[in-house]
Amino acid sequence: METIAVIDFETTGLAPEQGARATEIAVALVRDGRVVDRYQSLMNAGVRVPSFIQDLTGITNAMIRQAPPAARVMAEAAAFVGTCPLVAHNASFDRKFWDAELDRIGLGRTRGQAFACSMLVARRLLPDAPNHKLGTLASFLGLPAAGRSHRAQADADMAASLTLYLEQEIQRRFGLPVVSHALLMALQKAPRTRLQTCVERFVAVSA
DNA sequence: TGCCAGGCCCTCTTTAGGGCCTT
Repeated sequence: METIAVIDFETTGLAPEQGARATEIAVALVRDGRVVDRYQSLMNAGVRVPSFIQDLTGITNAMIRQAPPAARVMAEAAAFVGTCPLVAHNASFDRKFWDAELDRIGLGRTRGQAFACSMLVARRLLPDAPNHKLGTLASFLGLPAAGRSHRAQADADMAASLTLYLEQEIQRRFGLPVVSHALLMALQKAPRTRLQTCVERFVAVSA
């Protein structure tokens, strides 16, 4: 059975190209329809956390000063994830930080697995949701409360619950016995009006 | 102190603009 790694970063800003660094990472490993293991750590990248981000996340400069070095944390996170395919909510954001932080420790060019995006899949499967923010979708779907939002573990757990819900919805809607990470990747790029065709083609090619 | 990005996706579109989503 496939294991998927759902990850979430807290950072000092929106873009590593602009100097933003990760402050916290959490990973939830999902297998057989449930979270089977977790990794979480604050990390010290030697940068100050802007006050706006401290207000948003609750992660203070004092907390970062006491955290282990970013290099050690990212090495641990990469080892924890291994070769599992990845999922994040708005994956384009987390993918940038995953690659940039690992690149700093010489592991950035080794990522072989793909990043699926729970937000892109949710936009296709749940067009009637009020919006597609992680917290809104969790409330809209009645997913279990996961703790303080905008902290990495709570958001990774929420994204994991959302991913499991989306997989179950794909199974139900298209009559599939199992939903792979590769199918999530295919669906997140499919035109919203052609999801059925996308699934049929995926099943035919995979057979 | 204040500011910053970028891919996706819709529409009053495609020779573009702007909202969404992540911190």
